[in-house]
Amino acid sequence: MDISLLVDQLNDGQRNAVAASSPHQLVLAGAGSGKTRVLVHRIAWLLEVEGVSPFAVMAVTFTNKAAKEMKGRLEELLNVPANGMWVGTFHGLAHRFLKLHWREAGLPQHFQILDSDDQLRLVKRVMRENNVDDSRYPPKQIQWFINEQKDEGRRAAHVMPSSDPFAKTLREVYYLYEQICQQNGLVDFGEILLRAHELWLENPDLLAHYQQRFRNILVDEFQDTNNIQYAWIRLLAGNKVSVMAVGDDDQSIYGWRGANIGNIRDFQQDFPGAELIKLEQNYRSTKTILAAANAVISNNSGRLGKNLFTDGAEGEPIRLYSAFNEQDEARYIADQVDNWAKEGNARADMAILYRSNAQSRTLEEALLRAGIPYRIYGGQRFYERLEIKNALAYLRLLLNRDDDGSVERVINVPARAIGEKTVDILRSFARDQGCSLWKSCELAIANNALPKRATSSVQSFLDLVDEMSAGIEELELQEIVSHVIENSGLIEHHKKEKGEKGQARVDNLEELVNAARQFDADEEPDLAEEDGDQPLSELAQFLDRAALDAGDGQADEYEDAVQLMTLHSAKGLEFPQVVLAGLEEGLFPHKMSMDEAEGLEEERRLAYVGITRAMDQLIITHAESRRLYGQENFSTPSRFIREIPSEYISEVRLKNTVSRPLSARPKLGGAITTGRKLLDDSLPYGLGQRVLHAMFGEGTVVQFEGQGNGLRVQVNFDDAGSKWLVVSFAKLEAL
DNA sequence: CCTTTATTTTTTTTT
DNA sequence: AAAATAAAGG
Repeated sequence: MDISLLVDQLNDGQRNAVAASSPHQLVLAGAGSGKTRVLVHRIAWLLEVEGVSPFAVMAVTFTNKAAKEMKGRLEELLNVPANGMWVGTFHGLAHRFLKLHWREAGLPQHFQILDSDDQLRLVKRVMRENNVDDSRYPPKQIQWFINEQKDEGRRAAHVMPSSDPFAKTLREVYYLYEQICQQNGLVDFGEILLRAHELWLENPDLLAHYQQRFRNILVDEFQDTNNIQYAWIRLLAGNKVSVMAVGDDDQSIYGWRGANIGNIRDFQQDFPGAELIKLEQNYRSTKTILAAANAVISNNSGRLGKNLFTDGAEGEPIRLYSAFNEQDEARYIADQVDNWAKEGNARADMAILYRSNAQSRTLEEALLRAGIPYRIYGGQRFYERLEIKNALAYLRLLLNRDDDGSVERVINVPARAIGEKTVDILRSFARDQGCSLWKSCELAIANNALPKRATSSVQSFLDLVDEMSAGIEELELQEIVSHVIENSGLIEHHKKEKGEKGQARVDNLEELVNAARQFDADEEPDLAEEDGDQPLSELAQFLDRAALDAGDGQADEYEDAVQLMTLHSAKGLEFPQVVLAGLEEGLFPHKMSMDEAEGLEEERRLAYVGITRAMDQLIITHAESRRLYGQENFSTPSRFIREIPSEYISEVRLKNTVSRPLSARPKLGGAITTGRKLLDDSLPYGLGQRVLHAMFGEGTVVQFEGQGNGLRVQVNFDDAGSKWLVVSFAKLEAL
């Protein structure tokens, strides 16, 4: 390959990174500065110029999307398949190591991956079996706690013992959960990383082997690494492997998942000789868009400091539309998509981004009404759907009857008269005998431990699974899947469901057959062989991937459709035209994060990510009233709008065809003379109204929620900070 | 034991 | 408002 091809069209910073000869590199890459390009070219450089073997390079990304993109671009550049290369997500790669070295990791060869739904179920089960009150200890919170600990690399034994009964329970449940997982060979997302880390720690020879093997490690989205991920990389790198970390502190948006921006700061200390390279030229957005993004992010403190600039055009001003409610907002956005397509653009070049998945429904409805094709990423994931998980559970049972989770899941789906009571008996039987649920079914029948009716039901379940598994070795993967969804009765079961829901589920099941057909086992390098184990069956590999992959690359990828997604999943992508919807205080920045400075700054980085997705045109919308959780809420425009200098914004005038009800217009600063609903409830305060509270002193009303006796207002007190108050209790005095 | 109906809870972002 | 859960009815 011609070396000039690799570096010719790069700017100085990019070239420095691609051709770096320093021991390690920390690349601070601003949004749109050609980060992926640098990574891909760097790998090509290593292979083609430095003669590094493709198997001595490891590239880690965060999302499957990013990994896929990187593989694709590598193949394009190098003209060779990137299959066997170590390119993948942290979870994907760690899983690969665990599969290879399951013995050293202390796992059964066919360990199961739990997704968060499975994990929650298991937590609930552990709590039930140990009589932990789930009203005092919400299972979700315990799950959250466990994941938090794992992200920090702590096992239950490492959690500081505490005299606080609450903390004590958390620790105990974590411990019990750990035990169950170990006994049954279950591994959750956090465990994958934690185990992979321990794999290095406890097997120095193995670690040495890999440190020898790998010459270069590249980490994408470095600002989003959590402590366990960083520790894992550091361990693997040792003092032999060269590491290139690429990231942008302004785009760190996964703090809630344990991501630690501090890792960027520590990198230069932890990797001596690390060269700092900044990529500050943006090739993506217009001057206007970039200026807006810079203005917003400049409100954050403690940034590493970067100065993004562009040689691009000035571009159109940012359009701002104030809708009176979320319906109006959605309608406006649908119109915009329509116009965009009518101007001859591809709809796929336009994206609608929002803060929370719940917002997608209204948008979807409006697009549907307007007959505009759309594609939603995220939200309910394909492989997490109920019907799909049921089908997967049957498939798992074909391979392993002792998979208790799967037995529990489908023993009575479709309904075959095995109720909670019967399952309880089976469970206690299994516990007494120390065997799996499947075996306890057999034993219970043999010993006549069940009522007559239940016996025949359980027998028919056992027979069904046995029948389905007969002769599957002869079948292709998709034939097995289709065989199972037909014969398990799942199709019939969901067809009976009323409404469109049933049909949608049947469609999804059929889509699963499709996914199986497209599943290319060659893409998953066969790991077992290296270790002399039985190679994994195609089905086993398919099931493993279902757990790690969201499966959002499925349906209608080829239709020209607008892209809908959350801001989080938009990271790393770019679109000529971008709509940021729902920029309202309380929604974005989200209510849950806006009371603390740290949370608010992360929200702001999220806004920065959103703005910088746009190449040519950015549209921002907000609604003055929005139905959320069944209640009408009024809110003020997001502070992030105000942080954009007004010279970059042009407010869209309302079309006079849309008659907006006067009733829904609370005005900033005025006493409340608006809002019929509010008047009826005789609300004495308006947005911006100064009020006096007996305890907290003076403050300003900034937001409403609810109505009647449940009406609450958010008041920013001059001294006491921001509080939500229930109007009927708070005795606020208007000033 | 299954299905229907009433009640309660949940409302951020994801590998 | 929708989903999950609990309780009642068949």
